[in-house]
Parts: sequence; C-alpha cells; structure tokens
Amino acid sequence: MNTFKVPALPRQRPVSLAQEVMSDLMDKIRGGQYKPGEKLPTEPEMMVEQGVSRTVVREAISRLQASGLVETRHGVGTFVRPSTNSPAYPLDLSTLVTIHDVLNMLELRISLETEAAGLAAMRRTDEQLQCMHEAVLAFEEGVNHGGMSIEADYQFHLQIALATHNRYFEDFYRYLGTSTIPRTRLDTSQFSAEPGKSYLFSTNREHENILDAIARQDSQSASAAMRMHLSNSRERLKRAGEARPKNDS
Amino acid sequence: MNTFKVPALPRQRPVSLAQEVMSDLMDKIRGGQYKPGEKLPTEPEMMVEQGVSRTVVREAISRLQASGLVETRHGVGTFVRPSTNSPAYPLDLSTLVTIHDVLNMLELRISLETEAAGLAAMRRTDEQLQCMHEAVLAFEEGVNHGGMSIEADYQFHLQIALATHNRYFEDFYRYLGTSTIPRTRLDTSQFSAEPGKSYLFSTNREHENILDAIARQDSQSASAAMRMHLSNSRERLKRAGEARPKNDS
DNA sequence: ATCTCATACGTCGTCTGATGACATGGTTCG
DNA sequence: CGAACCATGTCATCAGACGACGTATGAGAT
Repeated sequence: MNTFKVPALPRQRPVSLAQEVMSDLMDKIRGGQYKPGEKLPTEPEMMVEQGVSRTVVREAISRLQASGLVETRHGVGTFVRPSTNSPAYPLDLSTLVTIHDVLNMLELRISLETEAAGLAAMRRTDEQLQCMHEAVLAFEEGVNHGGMSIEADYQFHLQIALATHNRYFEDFYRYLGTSTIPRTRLDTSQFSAEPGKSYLFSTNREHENILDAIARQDSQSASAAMRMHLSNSRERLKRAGEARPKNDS
Repeated sequence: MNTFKVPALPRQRPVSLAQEVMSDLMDKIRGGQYKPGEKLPTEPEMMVEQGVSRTVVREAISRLQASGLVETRHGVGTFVRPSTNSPAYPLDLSTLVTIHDVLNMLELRISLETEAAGLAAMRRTDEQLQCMHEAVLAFEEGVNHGGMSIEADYQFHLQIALATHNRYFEDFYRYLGTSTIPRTRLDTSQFSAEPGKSYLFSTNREHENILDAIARQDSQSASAAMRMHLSNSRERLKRAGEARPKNDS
C-alpha cells in the first residue's frame, strides 16, 4: 500500500489485446449484433473499429474459429456459425473468456458448492477434514510466500466435493478444473493496487470459516459460509469488471 | 465432373498451416513428447522445426491457449498445462443405472435447480412465465389422458433454466436431458399399484407451487418450492428402492 | 565471502509492410 | 447472347522490427 509505482501508464493491458478483441466479438455474436450467416466485418475494418493491428484481429478470429463460433472462407470473409445454439459439449469452457462468462459460471458454482458444503459437513470423514485443513494451510503458506496458491485453492474445494460422497459433485468440479477460478483467467492487476495480499488474505479467512463449519458438522453454516465466499469472489470480480468496462478505444 | 485442372499441385492445403501446426503440437502433447510443465520450444525454434513463419506458429499456439492445453507467460515461454487430465465430459451419464446413481444425480439437481428457481423468479420475462405456464398445463393435460408427460415435465424445468438468463444453467440442464427424470429410467411398476395418477398429480401440484412463486417473483419461495419438489421425488424414489432393493437390471 | 541491486539477455506481444491465393463480379470479345 | 478474362476484395502467409516482461548474471557493498 505504498510506492506510487504507476506514474503514467495509460497502457492498460488486462490480459492481451487478442483476448480482448475475442471477448468483444464473442459478446457481439452472443448478443445478436452479428447474426448467423455472413456478418463479421473484414479484417481491415476490424482494425480501425478495435484500434489494433491486423495481427491481433487475426489472432482473435483464429480463436473464435477454434471455438467453433465462426468459420472463415478464404477470399470471402468470416461468418458466424449458425449451429451456435446447439452446443455439442455440455459446458463449453473454451468460450469462458469474458467477465460476464466468468460471473455466470460463478453463479453456477455458487449453486453447486453451497449445497456441496452443506452435504460435506454432514458426511465428511475425519480424513477428509484433515485434507481440507492441509489445503487451507498450504494456501496460507503459499500466500505468505507471494504465490497465488491456485492449486491449494482448487484442492480445498475439491476436497469438499469429495466429502459429499456423491460422485457427481466430484466429477463436475474436476471438470471445471482451475479454469473457473477468477484469478487464473483474469489479470489480477485489475484488482486493487495491492492485488495479491489483501485479496488472498480475505479468501483465506473465508476458507477457514467454511472449514470450521464443516469441522463441527454444522451443515447450514457451511452452506452459508460457502455462499458468502463465492459471493464475495463474485462481487470482487464484478467490481473489477465495472472499474474497467473494457473497450478503451 | 470438371476440368482436370490439377496438373502438378504438390501444394497440399487441407485446411491451413496454422491448423496443421496446431494438430502437430496437440499430438505431441497428447503423446507425451511435451510433458506437463515447461516444454514447448520457443517460437523461433518452432519456425525452423515446422518450416513456417512466426505468424503461423503464433496462431497455432494461440489456438492451443484457447483450448486450455497450454499457457503462455510473457517473456518466459509456453508451457503445457498440467490439468490436461480433466475429463472431456463433466458427468458420465452412461453409468447412471442404479437407484443409488439416480439418487445422487437428483442431489446434484436439487442443488442446481433450487438456485435456478430462485434466479428465475427474479429475472424471468413475461414470455418465459407464459412458457412455464403452458408446460404445466400440458403436463396436466397429459396426465389426465393417462400419459407420463415426460416431455412437458422436461420443458417446465428447462424453461426455469432459461429464465435464469445464465447460459450455463441452460446448457447443463440440456445436457442432463430427460435421462435424470426418475420415471424415465426406472420401471414405474416399482411404484404403487397405481403408478401414474397419484404420483403425477402430486408432481403437478408441486409444479404449480413453483410456478406461483416465480410468477410473483418471490425468489425464496421459488427456491423452497423447487427444493421440496425434488426432495419429494427423491423420497418417493428412495422408498421405491427400499421396497424393491434392485434387480430387474 | 555473501548479499543486494542493476543491467543484459531471452522470449513473447504487437505493429507494419508486402506478397500470394482464393472467390466473386464485371468486362470484353467471339 | 454466352463464355473467357481480368479487376477487385478478401484472407493466408511471410518477413522484419520494436517494446514489454522475467529471469539470470555480474558488479558492487557490507
């Protein structure tokens, strides 16, 4: 909370320009601004629209192709795939790019993990409780050494899923992996001036609250603590997103 | 069917160079040639390896990033993501066979749909409410004609998922499909002598309760009504399972 | 001798310009 | 009137350059 190290840096770089452009295009496609059929502007047009070079535009489009959202025909243009509304995958994590996506995913996680925490409190074994405890310690340890402790964070939540003794909670959480933990996807520099410390300490305290409730097999408190934890994450993320709506054109 | 315009065209161009390079890299990652951790060569190295320009190499890597297979750190290099082992599908529905499985899945659904009902109450549009209403009517109609109204049941729940205005709830529910509605999986003859009537009338009443709460935008009541609905389903199923342990595979 | 700090280097991110390939439509010639 | 040809627009790829970021190495101080 010192050192005004930001003298004059108008060059905000959340993640990468290509990522930003891709997010923007994805929003416009999902929002119906670009409808199925031929719509996408040509590369030179996008260059001026987004204010970036052709390299970036091409990279963004390339990713959209990989996601199957658009299709490019040589010498003709780029088109929105009509089959966008029939997802072959149950949950397509490859399109999880915009802040809006992450917020929605977080909403789904709130739903699942709140319940999971409640079930875990009732059904946990002592070994599982011990594993959660170790994950919390590892998290704290990592934070104190300046790390983000993503793995420990993941482990903690996974242990809760395991403690439900319901295979599907575990499967689902494994599937999501670490890709839905906000700070793995979004540049933490978007957050407060001290991105790591205070943010991660709060997270750690919330983890401890959840752990305590599960330890004393208090199902309702565990649910409530988990809901609070993820809701806080969501609010932090939402605020970060509002602070910089995007498109600095 | 046309002219033999192919005199000597060794220039095979299946799709695009970037696509080819990406496939090559993906094979090498899957084949273990590039193991989790730091492995991928630098961009200049890939250029000579693959005999293409940096543009192509970068585009290929960019797609791998979008797929979540690799992670690039500015100024350092590109690394294979260790979490590649997350299953391609979140939940294996093909193993949903025993009563125990269905009960567990129902637990997951309780978690999701309880939350979804609450969100739907807050965010629904009038059109969506109308759709839910129609689904309930169709359900009743079907029951009165001796059917099981599985489709109408599914529609009702799906409309709620839609009304959350969160794509992931919808995607997830569509993925689950009708396979998790107990009576589509389990022989109804397990139930009482009058399998349909009383059971389905109860279901219908519960649907109406949910609908009412959503109609008046009462989020908490909607959640509670949904939880009660699915909990009742679970209890009915559990009782049926106990009455006849299993068999009749 | 060890620790600290500053600089150098490797690597990725982005920009710019240019050339070739593909598809389409208009023009010209038979 | 029809068919071949060419002009245009667009994407695909190449090549070179510069800035930004992290790490490692070396010089200096204690």
